Amino acid sequence: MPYPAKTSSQAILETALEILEREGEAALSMRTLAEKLGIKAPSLYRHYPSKEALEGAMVRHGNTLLKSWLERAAAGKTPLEAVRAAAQAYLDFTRAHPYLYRRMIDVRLGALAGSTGKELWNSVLRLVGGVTGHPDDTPAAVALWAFLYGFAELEMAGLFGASGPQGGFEVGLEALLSGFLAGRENL
Amino acid sequence: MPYPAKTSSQAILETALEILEREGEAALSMRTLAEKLGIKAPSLYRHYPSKEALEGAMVRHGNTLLKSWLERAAAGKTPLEAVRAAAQAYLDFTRAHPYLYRRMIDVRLGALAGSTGKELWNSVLRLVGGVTGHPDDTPAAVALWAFLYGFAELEMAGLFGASGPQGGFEVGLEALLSGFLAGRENL
DNA sequence: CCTTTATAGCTAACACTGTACGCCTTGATC
DNA sequence: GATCAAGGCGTACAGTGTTAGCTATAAAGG
Repeated sequence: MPYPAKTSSQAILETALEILEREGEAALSMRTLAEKLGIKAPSLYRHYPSKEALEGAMVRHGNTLLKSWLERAAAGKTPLEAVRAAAQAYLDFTRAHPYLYRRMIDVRLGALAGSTGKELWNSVLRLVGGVTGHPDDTPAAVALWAFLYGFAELEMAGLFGASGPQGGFEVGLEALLSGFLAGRENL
Repeated sequence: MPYPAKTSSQAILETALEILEREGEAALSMRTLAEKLGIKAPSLYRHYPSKEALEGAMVRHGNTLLKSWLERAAAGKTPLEAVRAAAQAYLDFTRAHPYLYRRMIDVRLGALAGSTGKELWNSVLRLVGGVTGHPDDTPAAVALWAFLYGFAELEMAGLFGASGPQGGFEVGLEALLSGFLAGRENL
């Protein structure tokens, strides 16, 4: 490792995340990022082959972070309560990290998420499976995931306005959960 | 109206929609758009004050189009069947116009949608209200809308992969609908 | 100890982007 | 026929991601 390296892939990633979360996606350019690191923009390309690759790393970071939020929220609870807590944690995450979250769900970057996306998905599958009975209940997990995903985005888009969602989150979540339990008897 | 106008706001909007739907959002630049119209880029600013304003017009067009899809699908059906049909129409719309749809749900452009967004929302409120009984059942409409929204985006993001959603759409939709009907007796 | 080599910085530049300014041509209006 | 405004135009600016080629340095090899 020659030349006194002023930065590293890790430091670049952290600084990029910081800019994104604090000033939004429009503020994250290769030049401003480099400046904050004390280097020039082209030097970034020694660490990431493209801006898209860097964004991929940010998405991977976000995925593992969200997964940890979900699992921490669900830990030590009954299956049903675990899903409720994880759903709330999901929403909390989107509120705490709106810009990062928006990057995470960017269609363009989905392919760059690698295994972290699958791991996040497996977390959801496990949580939902605990409620429905089968461990790989894809349809139920898809339904819950879609609802959370959509609700978060509607909220961020400001669709609810000043009056708020008016309990739409609870209504939808409970409807889905009771649908998952229909026919089976868990608690 | 002086000078033989080579184009119009309407023609610009239509051409922009055409480029967007056929070549994606990356291909829609002011210069390529102008070229396709036989004019130069700065001339576009005689008709729209900014690219964002043009995108706003595209979103408004998309909103009214989607609204018409939903209402056409629901026409002449029982309330419950109307919601099912509209939900399917929503999904069909996102598949038929993926790039336009993505622009429509862009957080940044929500404020530019004007009344068309509200009208679309009122359509959904009416449809859902027909099932739940109260005409302004915001929580129920929020829940359904969130689910549709999220499902469409997950599908576009390719999350389901080759195996597809495996019935997640039907599972979620029916769970929500029976949740809406819980306590009330309609059909 | 000296030479080689790979790394991580640099400058300069390219091809884009959206957009602002000022000019000019033209058709309609008084 | 003079006036006026609309809708073109060329030029230019600041910004973007990115590439090519150069250079300084620290580590590795003989």
